[in-house]
Amino acid sequence: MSSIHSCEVRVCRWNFVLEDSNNFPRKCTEMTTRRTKPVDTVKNQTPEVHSTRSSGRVRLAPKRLQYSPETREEHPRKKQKAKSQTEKESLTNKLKYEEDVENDDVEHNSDGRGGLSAYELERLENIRQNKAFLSSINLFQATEDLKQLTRPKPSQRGLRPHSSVKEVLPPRKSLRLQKKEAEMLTLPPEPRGTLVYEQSSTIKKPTGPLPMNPINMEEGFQLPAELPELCSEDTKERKMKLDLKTYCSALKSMAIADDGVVKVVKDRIFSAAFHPCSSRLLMAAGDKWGKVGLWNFGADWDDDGVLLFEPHTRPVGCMAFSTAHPTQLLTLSYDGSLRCMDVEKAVFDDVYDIDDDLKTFAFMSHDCSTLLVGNWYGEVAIVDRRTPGNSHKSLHSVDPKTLRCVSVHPLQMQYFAVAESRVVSIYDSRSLKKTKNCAVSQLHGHTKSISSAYFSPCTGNRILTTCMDDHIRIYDTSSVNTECPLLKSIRHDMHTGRWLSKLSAVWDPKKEDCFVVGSMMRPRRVQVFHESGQVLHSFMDSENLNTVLSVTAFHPTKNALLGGNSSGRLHLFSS
DNA sequence: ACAAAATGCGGCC
DNA sequence: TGGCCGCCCTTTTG
Repeated sequence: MSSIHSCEVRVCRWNFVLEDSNNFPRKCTEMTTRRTKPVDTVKNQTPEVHSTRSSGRVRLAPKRLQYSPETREEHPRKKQKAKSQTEKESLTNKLKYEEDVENDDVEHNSDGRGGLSAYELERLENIRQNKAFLSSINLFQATEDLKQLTRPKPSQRGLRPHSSVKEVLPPRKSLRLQKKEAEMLTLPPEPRGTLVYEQSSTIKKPTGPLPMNPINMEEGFQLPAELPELCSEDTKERKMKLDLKTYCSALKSMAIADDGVVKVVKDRIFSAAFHPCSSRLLMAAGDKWGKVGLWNFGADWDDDGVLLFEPHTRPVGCMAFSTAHPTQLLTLSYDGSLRCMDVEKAVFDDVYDIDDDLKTFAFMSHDCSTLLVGNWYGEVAIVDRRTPGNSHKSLHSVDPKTLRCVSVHPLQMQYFAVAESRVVSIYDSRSLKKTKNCAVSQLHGHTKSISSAYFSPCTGNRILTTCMDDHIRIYDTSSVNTECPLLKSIRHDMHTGRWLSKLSAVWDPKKEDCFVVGSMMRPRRVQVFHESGQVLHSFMDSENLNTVLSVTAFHPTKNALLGGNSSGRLHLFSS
């Protein structure tokens, strides 16, 4: 019994907060996870132990704690439910009465008033008025519309939801049946600070090339021959000068195809990219658990053309196909590794590996051999992939605080922009020191942290930023090393909350002055803006687009757009 | 059908 | 600067 007793003691040190400052009941997720300082009022209660898990954590029946019969207080949500229930009932009754009135289905008496008292007549009059009111506000239409709003089932294409094999456990026999004495069990110590998770899931993959074995296919699966062929296709960039009108009509011609929503990775998408080839649409996406999915739209291999790999163990924060060697996809992960998938060699090669959390990277030369890699703490490394070994790492402390994004000037590649907490700084890589670097220019005006900052794709004359202060900004960087004035500031809701990736506005590589960004607006949509702030197009689709697409990217040459959501599904818009 | 859980993170004090 | 607060978004699981 002593172990149970210790359970109670431990449990009583937690105080479950059920209401927020607005007196709204908090979600139970928070109810069961939030712990605050000891509170005397709960100390002497004996909470009901609901269940214990293998982790040794104890779960309570929280409702009993706060809304016990003693307090005679109902759970607020229950109350609300009960209220709406009565509302519903009275409405149904009212409707029934109406029917009765309409059908003249009321008992009549001989006195000409149908034998009804003044009160009942008044009631019938009320019913008539209610009916007139209800039809005037189109209530019945509204209920129909509401029914329509219920979300359709997400696409079941791509990775199958239940592909994991259940572990077969040896048969168990209780100690009592074995006629043995009960063991004295002790609870593990309460975790301190952040929870400690199983090492195995957060440990990095071993260094050295990892073979490209798709984890969604049978063992010994050979990569489709189509893949290296596609990837080595000539992808010479065609810089088209599109006028705005043509561009807009191209946007309007794009839509999600019937089979254009596919589960490409298992978990929430952190990064995604289009392969530059034009004969097919080939996409890659990286998720929260280090998985990388390749999706060849319309391919006939299993899982609707999806191959799933596992080159990392933590979120794949950034990825890009090499424009110089399109058989290569570079993937960077928070686990501190940067790898290069090569479909010709069928491996994920090591590019950079460090005991820090990496955040982002960008190509720093046209041949894609030099990379600019940034970690979370404001340090950048210039990595030359042609130089083997560790000597090619050079860390420069740019800002000791935070780093969210790096972007290299497309023409003058010595200049790069770094989004550092509340300012974007532009540095010259030729004059970088170990510490305390001076920016050649800075972009001011952000009042909260900046999620991303990108040079415009063709000239580098603009920088597009996305900031947590709910604004997208465009700066004029045509003279990088002097002043860079703010051109436009566009309001955009960036409140994605806990379970979604952050939004980022990204340029269309085909169009110097247009960009795309996901949106929180309902119905769900993806918006394309002109740098003037004008919304050129909103992609909406009640059938196929019902979630927030946090990660978006345009195809470098074709009329195609991808959007990734938090369930690992890619959405393909094309014409 | 429904409820609860799910391996943050930026902002602010 | 450490730690608390509040997102209210989506999907999976039981």
